[in-house]
Amino acid sequence: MLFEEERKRSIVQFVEQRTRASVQELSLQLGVSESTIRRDLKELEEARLLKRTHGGAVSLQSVNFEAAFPDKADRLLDEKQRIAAKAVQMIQEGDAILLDGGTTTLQIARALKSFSNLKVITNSIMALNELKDCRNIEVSITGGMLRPDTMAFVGPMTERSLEMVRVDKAFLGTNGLDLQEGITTPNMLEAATKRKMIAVAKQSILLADHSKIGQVSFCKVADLNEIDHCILDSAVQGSFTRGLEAMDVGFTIV
Amino acid sequence: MLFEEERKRSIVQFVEQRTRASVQELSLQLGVSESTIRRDLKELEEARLLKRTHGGAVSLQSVNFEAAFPDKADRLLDEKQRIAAKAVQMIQEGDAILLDGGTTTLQIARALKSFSNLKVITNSIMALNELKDCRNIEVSITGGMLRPDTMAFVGPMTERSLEMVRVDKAFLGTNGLDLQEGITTPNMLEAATKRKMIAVAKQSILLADHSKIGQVSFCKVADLNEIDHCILDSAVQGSFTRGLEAMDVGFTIV
DNA sequence: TCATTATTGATCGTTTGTGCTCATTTATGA
DNA sequence: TCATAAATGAGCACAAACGATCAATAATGA
Repeated sequence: MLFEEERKRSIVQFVEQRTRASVQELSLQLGVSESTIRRDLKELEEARLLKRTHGGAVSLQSVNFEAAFPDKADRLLDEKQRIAAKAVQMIQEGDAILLDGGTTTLQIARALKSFSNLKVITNSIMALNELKDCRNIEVSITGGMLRPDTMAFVGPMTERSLEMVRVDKAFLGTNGLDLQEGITTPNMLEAATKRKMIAVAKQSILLADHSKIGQVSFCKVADLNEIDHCILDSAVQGSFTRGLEAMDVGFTIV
Repeated sequence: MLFEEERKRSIVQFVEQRTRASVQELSLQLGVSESTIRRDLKELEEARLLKRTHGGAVSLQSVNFEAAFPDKADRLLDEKQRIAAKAVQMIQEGDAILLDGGTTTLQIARALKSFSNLKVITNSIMALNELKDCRNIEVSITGGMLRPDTMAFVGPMTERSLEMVRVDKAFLGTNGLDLQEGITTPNMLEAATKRKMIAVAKQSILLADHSKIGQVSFCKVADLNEIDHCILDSAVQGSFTRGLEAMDVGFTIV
């Protein structure tokens, strides 16, 4: 008969090895009752050594690759949705708006379907995908070269497309946001595209969760005072908001 | 029998791999009822791991614009593939080519992957979808408004994008092809886009299966003599080819 | 030895997952 | 446009799995 600790270790080993195990299997294998196995599994799950399922358990390793998938793995999804919700409040019926690529702006696209009269221009193929079935929203997309990681179009053709339009509001995402260095992104073409977006919008609204603040990326898009409004989540530092106030940049915290 | 977790992961994997899956397929593959698959799909959609459709699900990892109708439904697929194969023969390494929307030009995109140095510009999101993973092909897309039935971009923004480029060869599809009326399509914006394509290409190549010949649609794109070459299938009438000869338009029958 | 505590196994009411049916909705083709 | 077929979702029933509880057993210390 094994001691409790030994048994638990065996369970983890068994699950790791076969990536999965049922309660029955384990009960039989280790010569203890199913109740005991369930108790063990419960504790092992709390100790994050495996993941329980109905009927047994699976190894964490197999679960982890789920993190490779978009959105669900996005720990800041909740913040992004709140930011997007606030952004949507700023939109009025009849507006022409510009949606940048990125996951935060994608949340805006998702929330846009209830409008009945809207023109949307975007360089994000994900946003297009969300909106293409909406009869009451006129969706245009900029051309350009596809950046596979962001699923957004960038480059000279994108800028040329943007030159054709004037919009009421542009909603921009970013990688870095810093009081001194302003708005930065890792890609040169992307930076140029964002710059052009700011240029063709009457009002530029920057969306950023707290993970972006203080970050500085390779390419500068613009200084913070070129932006009309920022929407930030509540985890932002007071020093940053004071800086924004000093620069006279409007902001909303959600 | 798989646990619920494992099954869901399998579904996501399956959908990711094949970009789409039907409820039936999944039910059969995983050995559970269609009800269960539907329940799973519902939850997976809520978790944003895939997108449900009527009859199944599609991956949202990438650009998943489903074809207006599947290949199988295309009764002239064989002709179109032969026409596309001939078109590909006309392309040389290093060329910059322009691909129009439509199912025939889509077949060209599929056959293009073997080239190692090519620039492709297209207004077809289906073509983009085909080519986006090819490292050795630089793909750009024109902007514009999406026409849902052809999954191609049209409109002023498309034309503006096209103005930026000069290509060696443009491959155009059409709805109607007539000796007197020339090339015609049912949509005004589409016609304008095609005209612009002809304008920016050194050489314009028209692709048409025999079902298009003699058809006259609402909007004129161009006269036949503005085209440099036609690729037709073997079911074309002799009277038509004699007409082409008389107009001094080159053509190939496949 | 006895009392105490921890661990285990058995019981049982509850929850969960699954498949089936059927009315409703949705696509598709005439 | 309407008719038809397919797909869907809600509801129900059944079985498996679960968790709470309690009794039995084993380990521990006085």
